[in-house]
Parts: sequence; C-alpha cells; structure tokens
Amino acid sequence: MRLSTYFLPVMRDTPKEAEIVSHQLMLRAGMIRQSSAGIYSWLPLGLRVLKKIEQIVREEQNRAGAHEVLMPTIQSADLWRESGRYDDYGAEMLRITDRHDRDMLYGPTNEEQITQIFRDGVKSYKELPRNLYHIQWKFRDEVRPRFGVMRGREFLMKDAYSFDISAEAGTVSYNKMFVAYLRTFKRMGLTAIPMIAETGPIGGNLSHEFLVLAKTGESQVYCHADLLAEALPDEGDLTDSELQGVVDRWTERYAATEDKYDQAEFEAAVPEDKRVSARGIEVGHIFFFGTKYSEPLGCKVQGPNGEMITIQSGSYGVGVSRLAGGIIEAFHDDDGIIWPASVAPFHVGLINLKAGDADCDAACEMLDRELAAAGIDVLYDDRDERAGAKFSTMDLIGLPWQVIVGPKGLKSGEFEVKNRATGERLSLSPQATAAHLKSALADVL
RNA sequence: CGGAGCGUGGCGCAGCCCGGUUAGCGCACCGGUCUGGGGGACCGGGGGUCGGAGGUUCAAAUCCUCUCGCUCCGACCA
Repeated sequence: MRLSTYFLPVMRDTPKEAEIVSHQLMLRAGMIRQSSAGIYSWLPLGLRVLKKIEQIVREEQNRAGAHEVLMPTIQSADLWRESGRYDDYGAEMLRITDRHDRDMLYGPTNEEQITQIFRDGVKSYKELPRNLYHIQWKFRDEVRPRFGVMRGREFLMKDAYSFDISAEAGTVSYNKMFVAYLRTFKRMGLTAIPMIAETGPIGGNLSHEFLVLAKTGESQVYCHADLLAEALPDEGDLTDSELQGVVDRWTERYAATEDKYDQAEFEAAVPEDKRVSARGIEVGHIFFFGTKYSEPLGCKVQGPNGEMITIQSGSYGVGVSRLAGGIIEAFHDDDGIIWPASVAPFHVGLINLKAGDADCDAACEMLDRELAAAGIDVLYDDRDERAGAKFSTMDLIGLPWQVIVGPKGLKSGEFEVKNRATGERLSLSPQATAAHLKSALADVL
C-alpha cells in the first residue's frame, strides 16, 4: 500500500478528550474517529487491526469446534419478554420502536436469539454438543462511556454459546472455550489471566474473566506471579481430561478481581514474594449458566429414552474492539504504538527517504513487490516528505518492522532494517533484507 | 445517576471577567524558493454559522436565559 494514496490522517497533537494512552494513540495514528459518546468510526488503519484481531478470534473458535453464524443487531422485544430479561436488563438496553409501533431493541447480547435458533433447529441428543458463535456489533447504553474503544457503547464482540445434554458435558464445553481463550490472547502477544468472576446479569455460577495486566486497566486484580509465566498447552486436540488438567493448572493458583478479592485469603494462598497486585483490562468473560435461558425458552431435545431434556448452556465473550485498545495499552512507548506482528495493520513500513529519486524509487518498488509476493503487508511511504516526518509517522503507527531506503545506504547497496519494538537497526543488502523479514514474520504469515 | 469542567478553522489553544476595527496564535493544509537521514527555513496563501436558539444593547465570541453536545471524578459493565 502506497502511503501517498492511503487515508491516514495522523495528528501531531493529542485531542484533549483522550485521556488514556490507547485512545490518544488511536486518534493520533488515524485509526478511529469519534462519532458520539462511546461510538466510533474505524478508519482504514484501525479497521485492519480490528480485522486481524477478529480473524485470530475466529480461527481459535473454529479450532475449538465452534461454528460461526451471524445474528442481527436488531432484535424483537418479544424474545426478551420470553426469557424475562426485557424488564430486567434496564436502561443499558437501547430500546427502539419500528413504524408499526413494535418494540425492538439493539442487542446488548444474544442468548435469547441463539437459544431460539437452536431450539427450532435441534431435536435430538444425538446432535449435541454444539457451540455457535458470531462476531457482531453490540450496543450497551453505558451510563458513562470512556477510554475510547475500551469502553464504548457500541462495540464489536465475539459471543459463543454452548449447548449440552448435561452439566458434565457442559463443563467440557466450558473448558474448551477456556483453553481457546488462552490461545487466542497469547496469539495477540497478550498474557491474559483467567480469574474467578461475578456472573452479573448473564446469570449462572461458573464464570471466569480474562484480564490483561496493564497500568491503565479498569479493574484492580490480585494473583499468583507464576500465572504470568504459565505455559500454554500444545496445539492439537486435547482429551476431556487433558482439558480439565489445563483448566485446573490455571485455576488452582489464586487470581481474583476486586469483586471477589479477599485479603486474608490472598495472603494465605500466595507467598509474599509471589503476590501480584495490579490493574487489569477485561478482554474476555466466560459463563456456564445451565438452564437459565433454555428453561424459559423451552429449548429441549429428546434423550435416548424418549424423554425431553432441557439443554445446558454457557456463553463466552471476547471484546474484539476493546482488544484493539487493550493491545496498545500493553504495547507502546513515547513515540507511539508497538504492534505485535500478529495484529499489526501492516507488517512492514517501507520508508523511501528520497521519493522521486530514480534509484531510491526502483529499490523500494522492487522490495515492495518481493515482500508482497511473500504475503507480507507493506505500507510504503512514497510521499515527498522530510525524513523526520516519515520516521515519526512510522513510529507512531507502530508497524513492527521498518525498512529505510535512502541515497546514503544505497551507495553501498544497503537498506536499513529497524525493529520498532527493540529499536535495533541492521544494515542489509536488499536480498538479505527480504530474507530477514520473511524469516522474522514467518509465524504470522 | 450524583459532582466538576469544557465547546472559537482538521488538532492544540488565546481572546470572554471589563461588549466596540477585518476574531488571533502554533501545528497541519495549498503555491513558491532554498533544503533534504528524526516533525527544517523563508515568502505568499486558503479555510471560522465563535455548539445551537432566544434575549439585552447603537453594537455580542464576550452579558442574560434556555438548550444541545463532549470530557473528567465517583457508583455499574465485553
């Protein structure tokens, strides 16, 4: 992508409404623009990141055996009256009336909707277990939206729903999602710690929140230091008992958010030098709630003896748009964002220091083509700008690798390759540059 | 929902208290010259319903009333 033709409105000054660093950087880097309180437009650069995050979530859901669907944003109030939540949900639910004066709502979540779909489509225990998910915009009319996309009113969420014949089977489904979440966040470079959580208005009694530790997190959290270094299970299918083993390993050590925190308990469970007290950003939340929705909505299947069995369910959310902000909170410096390669909007920023110079142009274009052929996304700064402006822009938007091509280096046949995260610079021949990047990015291609 | 604050060109701000030329500054933007490896210099430009409505006045960005929007602090949430 040529920067000279791209839409990347970067800002030098920080808009005053942005308080936390991720919000400031998303605005400055031209990723988002605010539409109204807690509602944002995603510009090209931001959208690329959102799509990358979404795709990682999707791949891990699919790997865990969930099937993707897409439910509407607008739902009928009748469905919510059936579950009894229409009145319970409160002012946070945006209620709308259509032209026929029918009560509608902009979905804050989809338990009712998916349960209805599933109930009408499945009749036998032989068709269980199943897990369906979608990645769709939600609206929750928060009293006080803030922190940019981290706490918007409109936000993109992955929500999955499991359907099982028994509570035991439901636990297996829960564990699958638990492990899928560990993998999902890891792929984004994040260490997300599962913590015992309140179940809130979703209901149920088994629930974990996944929190990324960051100074600007909204929740105070307490956990055992070893959790930060806990290894992930190998890829590949796990048996039910292996799954349980992984979940046990992650949940046997103390980890709690403020709500569930108990000082005496914490100090008894964790030796002093292992006590971590930090701020966390909630990026995922999983629940097992049994028959809370299947019962009122009549979601049943026929069992092996012909009896009707009410389905056991859970729901599993990932804040996709929130993650874009959360990742920046975790990875930035004074100069700007530092994207993990897996979610970076482009892998490489190619800086032509003398656009218009025949040699520089040719060298850049050749590298651009070669990297593109290898599946590497390149943002090519071919603008006629000062070197300093180009460096600053590239650091701000945080692409993991920069290749700097100028007349000086070209004289000795070399490009400069800069690692955004470490600041390390290498002088390499064009061939070595391409080889170096291909190898460095092999994991995410 | 309680408390506080802010709305002036794309961004950051000054002007307002104490009404009075053509509403100003920095950045960004356009043209030009010189430059050219960390947001360069100079010259010349363009862009503003001063959030909105009403009122006071000879005269309103400035005073008054109402209203809308946004932000921050607290109680709640992917």
